[in-house]
Amino acid sequence: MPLKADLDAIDWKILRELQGDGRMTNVELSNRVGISAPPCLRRVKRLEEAGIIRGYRALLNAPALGLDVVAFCLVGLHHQADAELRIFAERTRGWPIVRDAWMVSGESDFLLHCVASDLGAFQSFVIEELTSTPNVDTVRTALTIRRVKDEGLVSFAQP
Amino acid sequence: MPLKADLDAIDWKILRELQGDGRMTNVELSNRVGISAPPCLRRVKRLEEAGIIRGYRALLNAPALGLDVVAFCLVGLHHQADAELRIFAERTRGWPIVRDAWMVSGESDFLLHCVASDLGAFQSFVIEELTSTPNVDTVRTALTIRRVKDEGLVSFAQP
DNA sequence: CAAAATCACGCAAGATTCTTGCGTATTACC
DNA sequence: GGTAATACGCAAGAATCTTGCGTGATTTTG
Repeated sequence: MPLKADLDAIDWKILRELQGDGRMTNVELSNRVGISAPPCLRRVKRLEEAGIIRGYRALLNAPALGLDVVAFCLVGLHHQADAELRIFAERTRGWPIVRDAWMVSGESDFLLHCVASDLGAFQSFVIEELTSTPNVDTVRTALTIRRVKDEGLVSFAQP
Repeated sequence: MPLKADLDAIDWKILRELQGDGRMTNVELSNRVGISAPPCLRRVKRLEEAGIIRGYRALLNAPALGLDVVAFCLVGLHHQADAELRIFAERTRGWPIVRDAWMVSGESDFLLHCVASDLGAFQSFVIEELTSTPNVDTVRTALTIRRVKDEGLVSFAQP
């Protein structure tokens, strides 16, 4: 799996288009990027096999699904030895409220992106689960008010 | 667009499957959720039209694209009047380094999810753009070390 | 309680798309 | 200048999408 593959302008267009609409048909995609369907499909396959396209995901509407609370938690641990970090990382995978999690450097050690059906559920998670987890030192939470920007990974960088 | 639509078990399965692989063919999806292709497609269309499925997106591999720095910025403003919040929100949309942004409540006012090709680019952004933006008071950054969890919105809640 | 209405399913068929093989043109490299 | 490698586009068969229609189950209504 070659990293930093050499992508040409058409590859970047493909990435941008599929980021905007990951279910676009290959013929539509090929029209937009200006080549015919077969080579376009071959390029997409190659991008997938190279791991540049990691996958495709439907984007869901949280409030419409009854998930009214989106929040972030900044978690600081007492001990940051590798083993401790791994243990906490593994814990995050077991919490369904946590949807994404990042190990970070700075004032905190982890950033958790959380979704819950209501404030009570989120508070219960923070108090009963998170802060009572061994080795957790500090938890700072930020409730989201609204999403201000939501784009994919690329919309700009093109060689 | 009905919110909190009444979804049955099959709808939830569809959402989970499309979150795992948004490009799955409809016949494959219909097999997985246990109904035939036509009603399955009708359900997907309905979920899309109801706004429950907001769209589809290809997930890209940041390091493979030469984007080696992923970081979060917690931004506090001096003034949080509605107009000021809108102005800053609009700014975030103009910064290509910022990929997602949330307005939050708590110690900060905005959380920015940033991607840059290298540390220098990110630092330039923070120093030359972000902290020098009018009304910006505090900026705390957290560089990500690695992603520990990356799932969609739902994997659990089902009625 | 029964009749009607509504809803969602599955089958089938035409339209579209996917997918592969193949020939050709462009580019890179001796 | 010749050769190899690469990527394109065309064409055809396979797969999928998409729509209309009939049937059965559940709900609503009289």
